Amino acid sequence: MTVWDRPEPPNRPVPLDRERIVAAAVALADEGGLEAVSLRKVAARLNAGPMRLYGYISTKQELFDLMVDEVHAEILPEEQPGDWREALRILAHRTRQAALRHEWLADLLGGRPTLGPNGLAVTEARLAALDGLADVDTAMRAVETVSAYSTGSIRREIANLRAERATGLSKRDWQRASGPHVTRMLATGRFPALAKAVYDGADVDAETSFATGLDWVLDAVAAKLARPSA
Amino acid sequence: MTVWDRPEPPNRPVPLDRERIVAAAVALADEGGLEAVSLRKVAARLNAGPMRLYGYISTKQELFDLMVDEVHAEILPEEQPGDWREALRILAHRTRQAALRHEWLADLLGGRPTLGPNGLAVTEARLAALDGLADVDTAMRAVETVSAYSTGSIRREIANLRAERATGLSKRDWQRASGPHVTRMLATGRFPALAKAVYDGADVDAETSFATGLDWVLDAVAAKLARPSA
DNA sequence: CTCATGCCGATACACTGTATTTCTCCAGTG
DNA sequence: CACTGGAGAAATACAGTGTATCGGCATGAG
Repeated sequence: MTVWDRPEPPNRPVPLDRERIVAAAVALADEGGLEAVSLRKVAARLNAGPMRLYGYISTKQELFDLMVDEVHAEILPEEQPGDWREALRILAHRTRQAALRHEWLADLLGGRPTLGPNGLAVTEARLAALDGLADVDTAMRAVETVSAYSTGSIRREIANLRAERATGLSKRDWQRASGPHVTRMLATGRFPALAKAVYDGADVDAETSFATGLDWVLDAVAAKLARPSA
Repeated sequence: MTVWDRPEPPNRPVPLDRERIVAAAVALADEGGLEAVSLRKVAARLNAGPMRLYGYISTKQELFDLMVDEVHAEILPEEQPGDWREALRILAHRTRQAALRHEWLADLLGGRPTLGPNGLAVTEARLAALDGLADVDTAMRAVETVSAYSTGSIRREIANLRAERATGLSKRDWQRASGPHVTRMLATGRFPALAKAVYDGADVDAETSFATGLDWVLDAVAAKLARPSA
């Protein structure tokens, strides 16, 4: 009996696990944004049928949750510096950098509570930075405030980045000359303060803008740490 | 020739405009969240075919943009108080209240630049509050920082609210006892600071949490206004 | 009255998330 | 070794999506 008489052995299904699934989804999102992530495409990338994924997740939202947690692993620094301020600053900047690597993160940031292991670890790191420097309530408020600023700022940065990319113009040029709508609106005179800001304001790059606002918020936290109950 | 011999006059198509379209979309979103908004359903609510909408918008994203701008009209207060701090505080709180009325706003906040007339008016109001109190760059930074905090904080609040609603539990109970996953994670001892915060922390209501963080950020702004270039 | 034009609705398409049904292979059992 | 459950993967199915295209009809101008 020759080889050709025998049928090929059946293709055993590719072994799967959440790690592989999430990696495929992240890759797709990195390439084409969140909307490029469909269960069919994720499965296809793994040589599996779409329905197989439902053994590992029970809804597409859960896949997104896993993706977010996966990226949070990149955010955690190897070691924490002793200085609370430096620790919080680094965590915020690493979050921003992660969002620049994975722009879709901006769409998900703050959208759901982050309860995955890595997400919890990041929260832990934030809280740990303030350990012993304030009562728990103050620490909680500080962490929430810094986090809120970070996600809000990152979302705006990515939103602007996409807008600029869509028009192919730099932020300044876009506002000043080529954004016909904005120009027309400013010309109405109904937005004097805004017009002044657009025309007279220096255009700072996004990173320093993020850093400056962050420093302000950290200043506020520092002030509260000095007087724990305020 | 009797009435019955004559056919009914053809139903003239319902007159449409963006206002009506946006109102229908907002109503749909208020009832069932953003995902309940489909062009077909919006059109159906207006007794029109889905394709009619493309005369007024050219993409679904644009409909979302219009919805966001519509809500920004609710955010603008009738009159601005003289105090810059009160003005910024009120704007932030009104944004939050709008998001509580229209929870879907949280999904959109910060997602795209707000270039509609009402969105620009809100930005104008924020900038105007600081007019004369700082150079344009400082004012810009201040407005951006406060806005970033607001959107980040609002998003988190709505996210938590939905999570609580999904489990039917209060935030405290959810974290403490019934969130088996969180409880188990905290029990591992890998998140000591977080565990302490969850177990020893007072649970403040969302509004005061928002207000407190906002005050901190405003404190930081106040400090920079004192010394314009810092 | 006729004709052209613009707009509206119907149809079509490619795709989505997910429920359900069908099939195929393997582990146990007699 | 033959057979039979049962598990788990695959195929199919369904209701819905955003949007491109097409066909016809009502209304304006001449």
